[in-house]
Amino acid sequence: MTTPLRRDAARNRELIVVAARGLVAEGTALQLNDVARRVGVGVGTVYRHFPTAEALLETVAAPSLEALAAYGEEALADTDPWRAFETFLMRTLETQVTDPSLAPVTAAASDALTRTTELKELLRSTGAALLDNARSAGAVRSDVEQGDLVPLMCGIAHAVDVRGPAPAERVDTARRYLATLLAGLRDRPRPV
Amino acid sequence: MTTPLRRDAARNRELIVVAARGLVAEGTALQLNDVARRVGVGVGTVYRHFPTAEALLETVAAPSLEALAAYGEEALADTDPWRAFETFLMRTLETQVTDPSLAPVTAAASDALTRTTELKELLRSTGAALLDNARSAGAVRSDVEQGDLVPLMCGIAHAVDVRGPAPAERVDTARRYLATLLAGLRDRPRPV
Amino acid sequence: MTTPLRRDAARNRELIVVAARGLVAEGTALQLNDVARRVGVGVGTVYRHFPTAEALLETVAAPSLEALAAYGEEALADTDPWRAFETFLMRTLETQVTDPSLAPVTAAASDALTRTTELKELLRSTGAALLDNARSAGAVRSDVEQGDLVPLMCGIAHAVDVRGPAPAERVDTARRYLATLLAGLRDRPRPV
Amino acid sequence: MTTPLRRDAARNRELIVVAARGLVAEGTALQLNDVARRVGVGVGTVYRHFPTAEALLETVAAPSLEALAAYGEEALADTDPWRAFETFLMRTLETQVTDPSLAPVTAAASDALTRTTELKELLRSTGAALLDNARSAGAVRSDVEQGDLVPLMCGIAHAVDVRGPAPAERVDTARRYLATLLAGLRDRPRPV
DNA sequence: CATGAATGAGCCTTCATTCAT
DNA sequence: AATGAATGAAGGCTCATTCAT
Repeated sequence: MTTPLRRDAARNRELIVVAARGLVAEGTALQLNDVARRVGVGVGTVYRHFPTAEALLETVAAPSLEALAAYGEEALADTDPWRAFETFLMRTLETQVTDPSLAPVTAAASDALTRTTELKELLRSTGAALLDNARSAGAVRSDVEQGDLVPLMCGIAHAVDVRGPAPAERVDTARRYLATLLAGLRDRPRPV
Repeated sequence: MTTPLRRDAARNRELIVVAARGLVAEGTALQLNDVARRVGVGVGTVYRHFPTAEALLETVAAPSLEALAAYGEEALADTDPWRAFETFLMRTLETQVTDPSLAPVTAAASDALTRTTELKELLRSTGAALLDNARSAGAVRSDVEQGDLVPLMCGIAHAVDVRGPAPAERVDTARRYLATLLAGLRDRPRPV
Repeated sequence: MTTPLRRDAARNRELIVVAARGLVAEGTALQLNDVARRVGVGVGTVYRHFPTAEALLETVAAPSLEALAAYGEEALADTDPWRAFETFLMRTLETQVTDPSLAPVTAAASDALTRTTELKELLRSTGAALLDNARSAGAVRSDVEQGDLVPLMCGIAHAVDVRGPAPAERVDTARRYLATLLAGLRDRPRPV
Repeated sequence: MTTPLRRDAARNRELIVVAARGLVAEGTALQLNDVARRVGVGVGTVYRHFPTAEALLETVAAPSLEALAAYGEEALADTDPWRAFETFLMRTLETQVTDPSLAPVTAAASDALTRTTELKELLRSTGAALLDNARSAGAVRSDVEQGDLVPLMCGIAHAVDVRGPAPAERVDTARRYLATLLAGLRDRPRPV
């Protein structure tokens, strides 16, 4: 389909992605000129590979998205619907809280790369299916819908960001928040 | 301490805040030049009243913060600790989801105005007290701490943003999300 | 209507126009950065006064257009319709061949300044009226229409450009070409 | 002299010229990268065949120039000097108004290809001869010189461009303009 | 011969902030 | 106090040309 890249071009491309990941990790907004300087290539080279900053960012985020999608497959095969649901969300959240390129890509309304759109849609529908399964098994409150999953995950990730630095505790914090939310999702008669 | 403003200066100040509120509502990042043009005054005037965009933004957000603080007082007087806690959070969230100036101010690590810092601290401690009361009354899971309240509220507000447009449903969505979280916060024996 | 400019601003504006005129005269395409450097002001200053290169170019061309418009009034008052027509075209052409900012502005399909549009329209209709008068007086071939006047003037000006450098002879050359064209416009029985 | 091209190279060359003609027809300024993409070859290939955009453009224009040159031979053989002159100019103009590669090549002061220079010179001298013949036959005003022919043709072509779109009418418009100019060129006593 | 990735100067434009008026 | 013109660094992007593969 696509012509395989020349060796050197492929190397540059990879260097660019790596540099971009570094910049994102530093909290810098992606600037193609920065990336170029960082890698030591001309701006044009960066633009050739990634026509926009969004395209680059999505490329940076891609591995995480792919990994989540793969994990989604596994989760769908799990025989315990609640556990499947729970661990999938947990995995999603851990990734989002760990890979800073994910949040903006997930929250974006439109995508630069079609693969991104595919993956986002895949994750959305996987989550939806897992939610449905859990619900059918009678374990989920009825007032959370499929469309709420992504927002809620983004919300928790954001809560972790607001909570403050301490990168070491980010995953723990995320787990606590998710645990609380999931406890709230479990369907039980409201105590009077 | 502060000399009272000349009548016209006071009026300008107020117009500036109003215009800023309008711009924030439109989703525009606050630009002091924009504000000036909108009001019909020179940029210099805006800078005189508000040395930075943050100062202006915090001024825009102030009424909401004050209102919440006032409500916090009431809540502390409530005899039902869980209800007090619940309604305080609900109020906070409704405000945050309704007044777009609030999110950035709340999430900011440092403030431009000392009054902002005071108010944020006040709200934080009010929340903390309400949480403690609810906990003492035996109604709250132990793994949520005082320092989690603000992040969680910001998180839910962000979830509502990600959820998408439809301004009309923002409050409803926020309520649903908070209800779920609160359900998870209530301390109950985990069903086996 | 428009607030009169501050003295220094007005001076800058004028300097900018002068520099632009110089650049146009040198055959350089107008670049706002160039202009700024030339004048010794920041780019922003140029952009403040002229949002686009077109706006600046039209401002450079304006005096010539205004002068032509004024001359058009005189021509309309002339009692000899053919002479009026002839001298108006001649004046137009002399200007166009002398002021290098004119050609691009005249040929442009759309304008940046409304004043430019007004002036162009004025000149067009003046030319049209003079043509009609000459025709009514029985002196003009019928196969040249109102809409042909501007193109023909641009055409002759371009012919002068193609003819080559020698700025000194530009007006003479233009006169010769126009004279020939006008000779062709005079209505006479075609010799068999 | 020149080694004949390898079959595939020759084919590439031809494809490049065709693509370039297409781009010129679309009004795009010739960009060698565009051409390459269009043809599906590397830029390097285009550069190998045509060191500059001018060289390519002149190659695109060549057939028209050759055709005009050929027609010039015919015209020189015509027994009616005025008709010869008239039809030659008409033919030139039709071509220029029809083939968009011609105008820039004709108007250029210097050429990239020696063949272009030869052809332009040939056309110039053919025109000059036809003008002289017509003049000798007593039919042409004295104030138009040999060196004016090319500029005037370019001028009329430009007038047609300024006149506006409507590709269908370009030739008609050009004919009208040339007819008027020629009428003016015919030598006759100026009516008093 | 062909390829097309890489280059990087250079143009465009915005905007936060200052300061002369 | 108010004004708003000026600043100019900074970022965005294009494109003609070269040269390693």
